[in-house]
Amino acid sequence: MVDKKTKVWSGCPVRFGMSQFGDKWSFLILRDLMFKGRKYYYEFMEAGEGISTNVLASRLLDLENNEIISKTRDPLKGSRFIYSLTQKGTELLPMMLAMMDWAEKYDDVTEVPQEFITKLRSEPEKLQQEILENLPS
Amino acid sequence: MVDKKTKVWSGCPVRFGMSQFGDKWSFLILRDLMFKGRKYYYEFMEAGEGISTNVLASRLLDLENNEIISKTRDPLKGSRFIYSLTQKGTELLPMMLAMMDWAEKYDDVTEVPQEFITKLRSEPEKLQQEILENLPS
DNA sequence: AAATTAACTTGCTTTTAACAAGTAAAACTC
DNA sequence: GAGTTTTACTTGTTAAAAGCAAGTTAATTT
Repeated sequence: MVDKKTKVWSGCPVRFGMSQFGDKWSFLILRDLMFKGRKYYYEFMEAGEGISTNVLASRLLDLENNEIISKTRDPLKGSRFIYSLTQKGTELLPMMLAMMDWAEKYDDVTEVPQEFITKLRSEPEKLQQEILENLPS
Repeated sequence: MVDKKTKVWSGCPVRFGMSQFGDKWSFLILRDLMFKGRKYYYEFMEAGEGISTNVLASRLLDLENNEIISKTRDPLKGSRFIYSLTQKGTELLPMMLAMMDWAEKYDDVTEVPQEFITKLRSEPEKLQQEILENLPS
């Protein structure tokens, strides 16, 4: 769990965010869902970040319990599940984009394509719309 | 350290963000600096979140090493230090605001004042400017 | 029916966080 | 100016979480 222990964990929006997706792996899973087109367990595993399988399982379950992602059996192949963002999950996109904007500025080896970052800074609404339209629903 | 181990930790902006401030406590410290006017070690300790003193020390040092915050001796009282946001740190404000916007929507016990959230949604630029102007520099 | 794919779970080790106590430097207090 | 207080930590120990390796289960393909 991202945060299981703290007794009263309500009130502050930042605290709420942290309780819902506030760790490294959750952010990386969200990134995979939003920008990388990944949707299967094994794809998250193979993303190359080095997440442990038990931790991945735990994070996916947390995110699902928090209704940020949902899990459905793949109709084309019943041995696997499709993970996808809920509405609540897609609405984290602005936060992720703000973070990427910042990171691109301060990380000199960032791999964000220039056209992406240009669009992010000139027509953020449009970029966001395009990303949303390209998400599997 | 937020992330000390991963060998190659470059390229992706989300990964970069996580390596710089990617844990619960870092976010809460940033919140304190941005919105709560806290600047002393003991203020972070007393913020009521339950951070351990060794973890706080560690996070402050990480954030300082990452040049997101800076630390100076208080000229008025040399036994304490003033922690403040750098330019790099203040530029995380849009991300934090995006997160708060989201949280306010999904956390039904959020404590964000209505006027704050209204302004955030109607004149975000102006709100941001006001917050920046009120930060100690 | 046997082998493979996909998604986990379980058990163990290592790392990190939480908790409690102690130290050190500056600064007030008498 | 000596002793107490304030502030910011550090150190040591325990508890929790992450990382690692191997095993299990259900669906699917061969």
